Amino acid sequence: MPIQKVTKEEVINNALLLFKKQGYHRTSMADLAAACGLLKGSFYHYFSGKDALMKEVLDTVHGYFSTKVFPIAFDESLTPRERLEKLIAKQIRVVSNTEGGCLMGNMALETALISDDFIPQMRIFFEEYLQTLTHLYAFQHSPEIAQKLAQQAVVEYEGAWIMVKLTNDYQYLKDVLQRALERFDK
Amino acid sequence: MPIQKVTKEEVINNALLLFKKQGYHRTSMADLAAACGLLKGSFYHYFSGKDALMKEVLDTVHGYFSTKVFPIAFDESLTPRERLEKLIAKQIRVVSNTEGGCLMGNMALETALISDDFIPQMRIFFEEYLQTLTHLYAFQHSPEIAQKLAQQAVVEYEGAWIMVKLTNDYQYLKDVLQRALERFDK
DNA sequence: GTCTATAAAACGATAGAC
DNA sequence: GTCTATCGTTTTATAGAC
Repeated sequence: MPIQKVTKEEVINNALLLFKKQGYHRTSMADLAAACGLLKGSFYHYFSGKDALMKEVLDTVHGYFSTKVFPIAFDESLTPRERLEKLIAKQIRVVSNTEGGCLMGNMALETALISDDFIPQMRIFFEEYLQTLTHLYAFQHSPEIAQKLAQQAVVEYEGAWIMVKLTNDYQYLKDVLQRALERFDK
Repeated sequence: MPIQKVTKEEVINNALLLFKKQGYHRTSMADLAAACGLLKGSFYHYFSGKDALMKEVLDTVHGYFSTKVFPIAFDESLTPRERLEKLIAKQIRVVSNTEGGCLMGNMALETALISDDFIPQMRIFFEEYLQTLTHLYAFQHSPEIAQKLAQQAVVEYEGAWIMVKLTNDYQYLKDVLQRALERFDK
């Protein structure tokens, strides 16, 4: 076996960083390959194309949230309110850890109207996210109100990233967390 | 004297539609020219380049809001609450009138981290927007609370567009308007 | 020799600019 | 329309591990 410079997981991780920061259309295969120390042609040993790579990146993000973030909502060692705080705080921390904000939101805004390729994955992600928050808010509110509060939290979170990107002021995200908690207690 | 087929204003308007729907990097000069019925080359008679065109588009959007939307907040024939409702409703109606949502938000998310070219214009737009909403909320709240409520309204509005693009469900925007009004009365 | 990760080169298409 | 550069992609070649 020849020497492997990067694993597929590393490629996906590097691609995630670039796609988050630069967006999908602005990021070239050469950019992605260079971030991995490869030439762009070599990239096609791992992926059939740019769109297939993005789909694997989206799957990776989804998988992380499904295993590391959303389950917080069902951790019975915590109160529902503690779970809500831990869940949103963790999401903000994880997503803030690298540049570019929320890949799912970025991609939705960049591609939803010009390509169907990524819509199913993005829709499923946000559906699960909304269901998770609705489950928590339902401890203190009716199902209908809980759903609206979940939608409000997601909408605020995604919008806050736009303002953070523009102003470099992370206070927008801190306020989102605080308000999401205040609305839990009503 | 050659016949001028399209005015500069028409070019800017057509570019606005395309940029809103397809984004900046995905929209080519050929796309823009075709939408105006021009040859690519003719485009550089109007604009020195793609970035200069976008700057004029952003100026046009800013100009529209400065003259047609933001002044609603200072219309003394209406109550402050009526102004708030009219302002947000008008913005939603105007922006929803064509595909693609809010150009300022789209551009902030797409370009803020990879180019300084458009940041000043976008920052000024959102600053004026926040000041306008703060002015209205200040009728019923302290200046500090009013500012936070304004930020919340903007963040919700921009985030709602992400969900609308993804789900085609405009209810997200209607809820933004309703909540912005509820928070006025506290 | 066989397999495979990478390099290298080149494809057609399209980008922005003139 | 024409330019040059670069896009995403494909193909061929090389090099090292079995």
